[in-house]
Amino acid sequence: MTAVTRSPGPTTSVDVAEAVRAVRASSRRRQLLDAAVTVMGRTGFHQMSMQALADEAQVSVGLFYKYFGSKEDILLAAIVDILEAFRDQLQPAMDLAGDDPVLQLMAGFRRYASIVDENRDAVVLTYRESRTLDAAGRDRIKELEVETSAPMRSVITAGMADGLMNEVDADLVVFDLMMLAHGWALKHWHFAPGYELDSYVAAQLRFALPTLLVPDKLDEYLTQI
Amino acid sequence: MTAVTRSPGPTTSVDVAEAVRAVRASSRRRQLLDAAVTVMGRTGFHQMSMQALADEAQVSVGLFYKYFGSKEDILLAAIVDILEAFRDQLQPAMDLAGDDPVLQLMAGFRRYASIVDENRDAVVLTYRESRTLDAAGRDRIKELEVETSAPMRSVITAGMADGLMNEVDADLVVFDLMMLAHGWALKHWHFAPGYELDSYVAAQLRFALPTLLVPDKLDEYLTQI
DNA sequence: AAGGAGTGAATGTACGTTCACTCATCATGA
DNA sequence: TCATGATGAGTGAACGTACATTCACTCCTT
Repeated sequence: MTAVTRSPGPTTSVDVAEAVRAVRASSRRRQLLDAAVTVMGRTGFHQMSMQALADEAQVSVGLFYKYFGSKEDILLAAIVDILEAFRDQLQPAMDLAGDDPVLQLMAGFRRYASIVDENRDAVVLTYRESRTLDAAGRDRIKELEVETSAPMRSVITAGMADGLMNEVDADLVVFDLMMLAHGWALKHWHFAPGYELDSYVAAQLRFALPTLLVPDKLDEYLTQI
Repeated sequence: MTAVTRSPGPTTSVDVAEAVRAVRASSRRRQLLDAAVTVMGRTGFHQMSMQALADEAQVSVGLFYKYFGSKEDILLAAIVDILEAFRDQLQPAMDLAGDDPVLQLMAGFRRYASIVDENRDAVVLTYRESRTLDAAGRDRIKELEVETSAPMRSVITAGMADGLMNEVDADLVVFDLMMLAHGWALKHWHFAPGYELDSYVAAQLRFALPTLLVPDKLDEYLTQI
């Protein structure tokens, strides 16, 4: 803001102090959330006592209540946090892939899967604990999931318009792709021995692309996986 | 057993009484399990109090402890129950489809999805509450899931050997198919407005088959969906 | 010395589990 | 045919515990 200058007046120094406080607060919040995701990944939301949570974060129980209204608030925040990561990181990653809808879709799926990989506990959490939330929280989650699906859906629509892709149900395909990416977290116990993230992504792309691409374009893209 | 005759001796009548008791017990057990799945579908395992469970089943709290060792036992029983349904019903349904591996696979997927449909609450339960169980329970579940996947995997292997299907990673494809079927329960809030079970199954088969089938056989089977 | 970050023992409550009890059923002997 | 006693299914109030939440307090930082 222009109010921040080299010779701080009284108003400005209040702003700065407040900004510093806000930064500190939000990094604390992040720390507490990370601890929560870790413990919930280990034991589940209901099994997690506030004491265990405090121990993991190396703070006191009471501090959590300065940052979150209740235990359930922590859960909602953790879930919303991961879903916002999907929503916010997908479009940029796809933009980097250029103009080709197929390459954009591949980049989107790859990025989506790598976010899953980096947040396996949190992804599993969204499946495990959604129903624990109240109706408002659940609606929030559904809304975020639909928002997240938008970039991939529109790129499929574009691909069909360009004659690169077959006529498919774009909405179904996108949700399928998201579920297959979630599978990396949900069925990690099954896939992890045989796959790395990269090879999992490649295998799923080889699974999904033949349906999507018109026959004479297929090989061209399959070789790029 | 040959001991059961028209002129019941003492031993026989004991057997009969015991058999009657066993039948009654197992139907009670089923009733209690059904009530449990209903309540857990509504509120989740942890939110479900034993009192709420007893109310739903219209019995007393104490009775549950005659049939299950603990609350967690009920959860395990409910999950194992649905997974055994998958395991036991899949192969017979596929056998009915004749010798063609592709038709067998289609029949298997269709049956799998319809079991999902009939047990949506229970399927969601397997995702939500698996981690609630102890290690032994979780291992039991993983084992059942792998067993369930066997018939579809072997039919894909057969299809590849017959030259009907492309060379694919059979294990990955089967788990994908199972996840997509689970999607009918997990993402029912999203799909139910636009799909019936039948159209969902048809759409997913149209999604999966192009990858699986060799090009010159594809149309032949797609028209049969 | 003021303000806010951080603490953790105390509180109230919700709930899983138990167990002493009731009641229905039914084989047996009179 | 009827009384009798044994068996075990079914009950639900009472118990103990675990744990989310609070709040009066301390201790830095500026």
